[in-house]
Amino acid sequence: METGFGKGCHLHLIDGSAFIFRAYHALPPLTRKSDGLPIGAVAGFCNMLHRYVEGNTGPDAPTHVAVIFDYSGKSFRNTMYDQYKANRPPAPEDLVPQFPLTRVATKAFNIACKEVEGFEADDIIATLSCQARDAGGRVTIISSDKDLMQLVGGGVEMLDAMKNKRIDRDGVIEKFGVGPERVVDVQALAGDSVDNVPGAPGIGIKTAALLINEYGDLESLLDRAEEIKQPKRRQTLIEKRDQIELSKRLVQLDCDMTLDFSLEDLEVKDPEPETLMNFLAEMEFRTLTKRIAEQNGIEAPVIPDAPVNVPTSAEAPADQPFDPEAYEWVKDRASLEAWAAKAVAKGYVAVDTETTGLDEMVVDLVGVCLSVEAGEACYIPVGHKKGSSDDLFGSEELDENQLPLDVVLDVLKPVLENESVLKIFQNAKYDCKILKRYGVTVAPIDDTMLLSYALHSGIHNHGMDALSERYLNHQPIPIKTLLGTGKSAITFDRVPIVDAVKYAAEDADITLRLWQKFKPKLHQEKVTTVYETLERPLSPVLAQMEMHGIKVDRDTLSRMSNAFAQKMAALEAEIHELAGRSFNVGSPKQLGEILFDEMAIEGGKKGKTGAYATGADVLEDLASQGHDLPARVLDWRQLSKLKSTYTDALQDHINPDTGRVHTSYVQTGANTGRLASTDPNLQNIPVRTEEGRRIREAFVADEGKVLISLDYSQIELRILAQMADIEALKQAFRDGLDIHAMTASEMFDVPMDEMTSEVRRRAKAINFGVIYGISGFGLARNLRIPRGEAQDFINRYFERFPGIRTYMDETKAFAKENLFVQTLFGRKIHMPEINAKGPRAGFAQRAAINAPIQGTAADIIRRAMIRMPAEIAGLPAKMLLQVHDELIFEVEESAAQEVTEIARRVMEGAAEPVLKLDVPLVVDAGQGANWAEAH
DNA sequence: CTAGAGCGCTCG
DNA sequence: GTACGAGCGCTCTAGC
Repeated sequence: METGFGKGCHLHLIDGSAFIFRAYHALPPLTRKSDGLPIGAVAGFCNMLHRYVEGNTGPDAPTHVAVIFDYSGKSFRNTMYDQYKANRPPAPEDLVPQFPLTRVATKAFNIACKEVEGFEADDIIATLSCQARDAGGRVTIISSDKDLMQLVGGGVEMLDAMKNKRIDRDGVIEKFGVGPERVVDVQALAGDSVDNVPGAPGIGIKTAALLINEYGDLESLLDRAEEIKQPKRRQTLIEKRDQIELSKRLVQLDCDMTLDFSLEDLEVKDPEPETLMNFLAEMEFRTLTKRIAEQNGIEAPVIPDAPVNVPTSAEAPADQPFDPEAYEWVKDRASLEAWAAKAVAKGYVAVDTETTGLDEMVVDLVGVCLSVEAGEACYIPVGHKKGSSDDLFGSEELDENQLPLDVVLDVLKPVLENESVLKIFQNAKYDCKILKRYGVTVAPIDDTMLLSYALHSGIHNHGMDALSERYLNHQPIPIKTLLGTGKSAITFDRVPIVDAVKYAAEDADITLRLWQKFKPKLHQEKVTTVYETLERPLSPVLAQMEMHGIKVDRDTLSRMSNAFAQKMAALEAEIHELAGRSFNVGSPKQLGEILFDEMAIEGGKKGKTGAYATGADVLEDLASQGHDLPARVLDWRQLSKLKSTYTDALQDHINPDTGRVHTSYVQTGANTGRLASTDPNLQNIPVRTEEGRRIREAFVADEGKVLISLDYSQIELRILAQMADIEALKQAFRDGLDIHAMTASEMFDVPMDEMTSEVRRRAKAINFGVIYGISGFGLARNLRIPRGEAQDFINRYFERFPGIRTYMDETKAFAKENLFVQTLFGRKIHMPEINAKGPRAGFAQRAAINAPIQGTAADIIRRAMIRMPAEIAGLPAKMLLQVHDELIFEVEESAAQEVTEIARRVMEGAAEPVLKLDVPLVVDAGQGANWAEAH
C-alpha cells in the first residue's frame, strides 16, 4: 500500500477534551455577538489548534494526525464500576453547547476528528498508538494526562503542549518511579481521587512504586502479600485485593478497540483556508479570521457588529413576495443532490415533511421540502399515489414524477445528520419523529415554534399560520384547500404533486423566513439561554418519551367501561323516574329546565347564554338541601366522564403495533412553561376519587418491569417561599415540617400538636390561594364560607407573612411596567392585558402573580428531564410521562431501586448549578406493576 | 353534514 | 365578575 502507515510515519494524537477544558478555564465566558451563543471554549480551542498547526513544521512534523474526543455519556468502565468518575461535577451549562462546535472546528482545520460511543478518548489514543507502533511508526500524544503515560515507549512519546515538554520513558520513570509497562500497577495501588478509582487505601505513588519495584509486578505483589513486613500494608493488600484488581482494570487502557477507521485515514491533509475561515467567521472570531485570511492571501468576510441575519428594512423577508411558481419539483437525483449541496454550503436548511396524517407513530412520509434562501424552496415527493379523480400521473409507479424513497433518504440522510448543517423546522419534534422511523436521526436543529415560544409566550400562539400572518404578512395556503374537510377529506399522498409543490415548499420557505426574523431577536430579548437550555434540548427528550409510550391494558378498560354502563343505565332510569319524564341527562340545558322550571326548585341562576347553571357546585348545594335528583345526576356525571373520556376514548388511542398509548406533548402549550399533553391527554388521568383512580390500574408496566413514579413535594410553595423570601416558610421547609399545618399554626395561634384537620384544611386553601393570586371571593367560594370571613383570613395571613404581600405588589408593578413577568431561569411570560380595565385586569394580575411560580417549577422539571437520558443511559429504564411535577419511568425490576435513586438525585438537584435555592427540593417516589400502585 | 361555542369535568 | 395553568367529550346551534 503506497499510502499505508509504516516506518517513517509520525502520528500525532491530540487529546481534544483536555484542549476544551483548558480553553474553557483559560478564557472569560465569551459569547457570540449576534445571538449570545457561549463561545469562549471554542475560541480558545481554535487558538490552540491554530498555534499547534503553525508549530508543525520541520523534519519532525507529523505525517498523520487526529484529535480524539471523549464520547459524552458513560463509558464501558461504568459497567465495571458505577462510581467511576462519579465525583466529577457535570460540565458547566455554558460549556455544553460548545462540545459539538469543537468537533466542527477540528474538521474546519481539516484534521481528523474521532470519538467512539462507550469509550473514552484515552482508549482510542491507546488503540491507535499500539497500531502505529506495531506498524513501525512514531507516535506523539499531545496531552498531559498521566493516565496516558502507560503508553509511552517503543516510539511513543507524550508532549505537554502547554509546557512544551516531551515526556519519554525517563519522564515516566521520573513521574511514577517505574517504567511505562508498570504504570498501571502503580496506579492500581495508588488510586485516583479525581476519577474516583479506589486503589489501596494508604498507599500513594511513592509506596506503590517501591512495592512494584521490589516484587516485579502487581500480580506477584498480591500473590506474595503475606511476605510484607509492615503489618498495616500487608493487611490492606490482602483485604483490598478485589478493589485493587478492579482499580487496575479501570486504569488499564484498551489497546484493542475495533475502530471503523484506520491509521491511513488520519493522514495529514492540506489545509482548506476558505472552509476554516468561513467557520471562524461564523463563530465571529474576528482576530483569527483575519489572520487566516492574511496568511493565505484571501479576503476575509466582513463580520458585522450588528447581529447577523437581521434583514435590513429594504430586504426584510416579509417584503419579498411569495411566489408559488418559483418552487422546484425535485424528480431526479441530480437536482436533489444540488439541493443537498446548497444546504451543506450554507450550513443551514429549513426542512418540512408531508405525511399521510397527524399521528407520527402511524403515518407515512409523502414528501420533503427544503429551503435555504427566502423565496427559494423545493418539494421532493416520495409517497404520492395516483389520485382517484385525476389523470396527472401516467403510471401507478410514478417513476417519472418522484424519486424512490431509498434514493431520497440516501441523499438527504447525510445532510440531516451532518452536525455542521443546522436543520430548521417549525415544530421539529413532529418531523424528527417521522424521520426517525425512516432511520434518520436529525441533528442539530432549530425550531421556529420554540423560538417564538421563548420570545412571545403570552402574546399569541405559535402555529405556523399565525406566525406567518403576524411576522411575514403572508397567509399560507390552507391545507383544507388541498385535502378538503370532513368525511370527504383525502390524505396528502392523494394530492396531485403539482399542487403539493406549491403548498409544501411554501411551508419550508415560511419556516426559513421566520427563523431569519426570530433568531437574532433571541439575543435582543435576552432569552437565548431560555431557548438553548430549556426549549431546544427538551424537544428530542419529549420525542423519545412519546415514541416509548406507556402500555395500557385494553381488557381492564373494557371491563370497567361495561361496569360503568350498567351503573349509568340504572341511575338514568332512577333520574327519569324522579323527573317524571324521560330526558337527556347529559344535557345541562334539559337538566336545568327539569330542575328549575318543571320541578320549580328555587335558586336557579342563568348564565351568559340564558341557560341555567348546573355545575357540580350547584347540584351539590341542591343535594345537600335534600333533593335526590341532583344527587343522582352527580353520580351519573362522574361515571359518564370516566366512561367517555377514559375507559372508552383511551382504548381508541392504543397503538395496534405497540400495544401502547403514545401521547403528544405540546411544548408551547402553556404560557407559563408547562407542557400540555394531547391525543390523548395523559396529564388528567383521574386520581382524586377511589373509583377514578382505578383507571390508573390499566396503565401497566411491561413484563418483568415496574413503573416508577417520582414527584416533587410542594414545589410551588417552596418556590414561593424562595421568591418572596419568607424566612419562616423557608425554615419550615428546611425542617421538613407539614407546611399547611405550620401555616395554620402561625395564623390561628394553634400549637402544631393540637392542629385539627379543619383548621389545616383552611390554611391549605389559603396557601394555594396565594399561589393563584388570592381574592376574598375565590377563597370564600372554595371554602364555602362567607366572603367577609374569607377576607379576614387573608388579612391575617398577610399580617403574619407581610413578605408575601410585598412580593405580590412588586410582581404586579413589574408586570405593569414591563408587560411581562419572569421565572427564576429567565423565561419571560408576556402579559399584554396587565394594564387593561375592567374584569380583565383582575385576570391578568392574578396570572402575573402565578406565572413566575408555576413557570419556575416548570423550568425545574424541564431541566431534570433534559438531564435524565444521560443519567439513566445504559440502564434498562425509560422515561415515559411527565405530569407537571411528576415523572414516570418504566424500569426492569432489578434496576428499579437504582433508577429511583438516580432520578431522585437528578430531580432534587435540577435547579443547580444555575440556582442556589434556600429551600430543599424534595421528591417522593413509588413503584408498582401499574400507575395506581406506583403513585 | 360540519364547525365552533359553551358547559362541565379531569389533572397539577 | 374572580381563584392559576391545561385538554377533551358531549350537546346544541348556525350555516352550508
